[in-house]
Formats: sequence, structure tokens, C-alpha cells
Amino acid sequence: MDEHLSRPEAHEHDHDCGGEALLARAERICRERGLQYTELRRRTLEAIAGEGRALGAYDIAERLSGPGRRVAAVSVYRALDFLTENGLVHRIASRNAFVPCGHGHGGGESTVFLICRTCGAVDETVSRDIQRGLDRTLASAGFKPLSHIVEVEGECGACQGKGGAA
Amino acid sequence: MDEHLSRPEAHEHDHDCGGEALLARAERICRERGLQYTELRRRTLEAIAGEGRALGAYDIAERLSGPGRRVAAVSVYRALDFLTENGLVHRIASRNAFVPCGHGHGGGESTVFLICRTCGAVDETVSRDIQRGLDRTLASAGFKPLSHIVEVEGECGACQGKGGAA
DNA sequence: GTCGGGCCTGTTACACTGTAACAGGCACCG
DNA sequence: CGGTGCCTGTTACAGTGTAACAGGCCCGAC
Repeated sequence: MDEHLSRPEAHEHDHDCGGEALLARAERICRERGLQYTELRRRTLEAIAGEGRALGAYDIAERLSGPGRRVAAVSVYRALDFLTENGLVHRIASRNAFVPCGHGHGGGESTVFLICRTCGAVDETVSRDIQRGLDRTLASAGFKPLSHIVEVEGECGACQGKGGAA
Repeated sequence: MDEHLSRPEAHEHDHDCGGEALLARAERICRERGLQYTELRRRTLEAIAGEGRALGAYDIAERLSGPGRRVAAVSVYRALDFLTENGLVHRIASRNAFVPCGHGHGGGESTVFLICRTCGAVDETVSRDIQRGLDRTLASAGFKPLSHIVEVEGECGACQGKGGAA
């Protein structure tokens, strides 16, 4: 099932498609695992979930800061570490930025990030085909995988329609 | 002291992991394309090729510097841009580091980087299976790819044999 | 109740990564 | 000789990430 995190066509409305679900999942996971769902962590997650594109740590820090409150980037990094370890956000290595995790990764499927060069939206999808290809390649190389990243940069469907593919 | 990680006999596959062939290819490519194979570019490439693991730009700058000569990182970045554009080195996004490009990428195959968490070696391989899976996934998502990265972190065959898999 | 420990956050400092802008050198061409 | 283009040196700075220490809070042990 394709679960698209963000669709630029829903521009006027704070498209947290999956946003509410993500926050609820965060709360549940922390409760289940006996972890603390602190305000900083919640607000960090909200900042990421409320954005259709990948956010850098310093961008998040800026969003969380206000007139009376300053959040340092280092605090954001710690919150991001926590959220990443618990499968609530992903790091986009090619951008040094973070996106919400749109689903609870089952097994046997590779997560793939589709990063639009035009509008900056990051779509997360999964592919059993890629996982299978990866498994075969790794097996033939005698390599034992612990983690992997697959990131594709290009043009999303919405931006192709808007004139990019004239 | 720096650990010298090149293991001449550790690999059984055929492509040359950063030796004479790459330097010869660099010279040929520059000649063919009318580009300048300057000393800085050559030495940058040699530094990368002479290492079994990924090197950061500042590591390279340090290696190229000496008692009478200081190479700034910014110069290394420019050389790396040149080498990357001409398919002589690759950037490892998950490490912010660079490795020699082990072959002349044909079409239809995805390049995959296998990064050993134990010894730091980076192996470059290609996979038609992964490319096919990627194509299918992108087609079904309506996404037009321009570039992509696939990086796997884990344990290489040599390190598994050495007790890592105990 | 108080003490102590663990966890979280604030703060400072610093290292690493990467780019912009300008100046100088060098080759090549008119 | 002067101009042009490319490469490199240099400085400055922005962005990314981590180490180390201090303070606050909760919670269990005493």
C-alpha cells in the first residue's frame, strides 16, 4: 500500500496526513516501552510531522524557539536521536535532514525515500522488490547487513504535471 | 598511527579496488574530454585510491599537506567535485566521505555501497536486481528519478570470519 | 523526609562539513 | 603584449554534529 506522507496539492491546509496518527503512535510506543514522551520530544516530532519536507536540526530548533524560549540545536539532536531510535522519524542522509516515519516497518520490505528536487517533498514508500534484490546482492557478496538506506532524488508526480515535464 | 587497511588479497572479485587502473582511467578520461588532470586532482585521487576506506575531505587535505605544503580543505572539495562529476570517485552520503569509483558504470545497474562497520572498508558493487526493483517502485509511485543512492552498513565477509559473528 | 541516582534539558565549547567570494598564477590565443 | 579562462590559494562564514558539564526533576531507598 502506498502511503504518501505529503502531497503538495493540499497546500492550503496543514496536511498532517499521518500527523495525528504519528503523534498517537509516539505516545503509545513510549507508554509501552516505559520511555518518557517529554514536551521537547513531542514538539520536535510535531515540527517534523507538520512539514511536508525534510527539516534540518537547526530548522527545527528555530521553529521550537520563540520570544521567551530558546531551544538549542543540541537539544533537538538528542530528541531526534530518541525519535529515530524508536522508529518515529527517519534521517535523510543525502540532505542531513529528518522526516516523519509514515508507518510501522514490518519485515521483508525496504524503505525507500523519494525526494522531489522541485518541491522538496519527501515521500516514504516500501518495496519488497528492492529488498529482494538487496538480499540477493548482499548474499552473493557475503555481506551481513545491519542497516541500509535507499534514497532517490528526482521529480514527484505532482511536479511533473506542473510543467517540469513540458 | 593510521591503520593501513588495504588488504591486497582479501577480495576475490575482479575489479580493482583503487589501484593503477583508476589512475590510468582518470588520465584517459581527462585527455578524451579535454579536461585538466592537474597535480591536485591527481594527488587527491591517489589519496582516495590508496585507502581501503572512505576518506573525509579534511582527511584528504591532511594527507596532501606536508611540512612545506598546506592544502586547504576547500581546494580538496573542488578537486572532489571534479572527480565526482567525471565518475572517478563516489560520495558516501551516510559518512560524508569519499571512495574511489571501481568501474565504469554501464546502464541498467544500480551501484550499491557495502560499508563494513567493523573495519571501515567500503566495497562498491552493482546490482541489476536492485535496479529493476527500484524501477518498478518508482514507476508505481509516478516518480521520475534523476539520481539515487543505495548504501548498506554491516559486516563484510572478512570481518565475519574474524570472530564478529561469534 | 531526605538522600542519592537516573534521566532529561540547558549551556558552552568545539570539531567537522561545506560554500561564497575574491585574489593570484598560468596557459593559451588574439 | 593584453585579454580570457581555468585552476588554486586564501579568507570568511554558514551548516552539521558531538563532548562535557551543570542544573532540574522524578522516584525509589533509607
